[in-house]
Amino acid sequence: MTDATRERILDVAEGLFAEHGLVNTSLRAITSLAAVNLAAVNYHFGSKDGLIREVFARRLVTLNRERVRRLDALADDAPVEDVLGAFIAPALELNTPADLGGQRFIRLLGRTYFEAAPELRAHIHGLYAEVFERAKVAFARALPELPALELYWRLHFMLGAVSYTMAGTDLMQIVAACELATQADGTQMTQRLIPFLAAGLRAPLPPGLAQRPAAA
Amino acid sequence: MTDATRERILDVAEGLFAEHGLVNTSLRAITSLAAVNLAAVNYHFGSKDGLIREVFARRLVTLNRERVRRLDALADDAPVEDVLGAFIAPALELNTPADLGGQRFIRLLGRTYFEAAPELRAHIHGLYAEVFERAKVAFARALPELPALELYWRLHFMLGAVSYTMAGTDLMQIVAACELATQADGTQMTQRLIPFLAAGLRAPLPPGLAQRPAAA
DNA sequence: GTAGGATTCAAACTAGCGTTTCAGAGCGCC
DNA sequence: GGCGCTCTGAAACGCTAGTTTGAATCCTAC
Repeated sequence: MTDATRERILDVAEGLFAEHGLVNTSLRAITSLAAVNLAAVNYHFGSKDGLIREVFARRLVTLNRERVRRLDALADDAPVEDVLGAFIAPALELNTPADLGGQRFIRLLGRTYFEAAPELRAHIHGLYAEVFERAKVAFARALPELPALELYWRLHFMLGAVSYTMAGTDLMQIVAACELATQADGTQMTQRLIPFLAAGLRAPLPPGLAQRPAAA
Repeated sequence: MTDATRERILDVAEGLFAEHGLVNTSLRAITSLAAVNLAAVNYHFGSKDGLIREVFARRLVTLNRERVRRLDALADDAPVEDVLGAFIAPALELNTPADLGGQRFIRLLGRTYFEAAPELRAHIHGLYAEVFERAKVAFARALPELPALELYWRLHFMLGAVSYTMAGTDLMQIVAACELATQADGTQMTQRLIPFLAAGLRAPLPPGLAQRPAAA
């Protein structure tokens, strides 16, 4: 048997973490909602940090494996749109009404980019290292005319837009008088993000800055 | 006398909040670093929440007044770049080596977009309402061909990129093998952000989505 | 059927948090 | 000088957090 208690704790924790944040979610809230004993967390995961790491690892490993697969499948002359798709789509497509768990996890992932404790950050970084390495190469190949420094910053901006979208933090609700925010699902979001980001990545170089030439 | 204790608490709190987040910063850490008594916070600000609100209000009021000023000064046919400049520059330009306080505040501001407790969120929203109202109008005027729904999402993406940049969360440090991240100052950041975001906002419409026509 | 490891349980422990209390120090003013 | 007010100080309160404990229970293997 696959230890129902473990799974129930992970599911509930994922949801509460996504909704209230990591530090604002107590083990007592998790265990009482999961209808398990308080001590079960420390028994199965060692500590709260252990639980958090497991919540991330459980989904992130398969998610990033899929990203690497799609990045590796790209043609040598793939346009930026395709590189963006390989990087973004696997994450956002978890956000479907069908998969409530995946939906919550995406929110959690977006939030954690920012909330992040120093050591948890390191753990997640480890899970991301391979994906980023491949993505960096793919973007550089798709944007050969862009100086390295400029590429660095533009990928930075891209990550911001993606993370923010995943976090679902609707600061925008003030802006939108109407109720436009019908929480579009992941594939719609991807279809909107890619043209926006591709255009940004391909934008003309900023005029004012002295461009350091790419390493000879 | 301008109450040195109050100011010292605000300065130290701003720095610690920016570095460790709101919930992970205790009043004891603040007061001991500021070399004031623990009770001083509750005396001067009523509560920790009161302190947090004051930390934000102190800088945000003047910052957003400046944004409104610049937005109002725009010509009717101002290009997106200028609208972006009016919205982004006042914030990022606080991030100069000269003003350490402003620099920390910008990081704090970026983080808080995400960390945000429900009620604090409301307070900050209140401080932002006017700026967003003006910005929304200005962007709509600069991008007349964009459907309302599409504009909504693109402004959402824009906010993500800006917030992430302000937060200084360098998930990217994995990507950049070299030490490119020489923490460019605010004006450089603005010069890089504007071409990227302007191109994104002006991007062709996503093909797959059935565009809801703008309200007749 | 029973021994023994794996799991659950209620309860307590320690630590840190925000907050409160109340005594007293500093100081201007009639 | 003494009243009144603002502010500071040390200590404690109540609460919640993560963690630990040791007995009770379940379940499998012989």
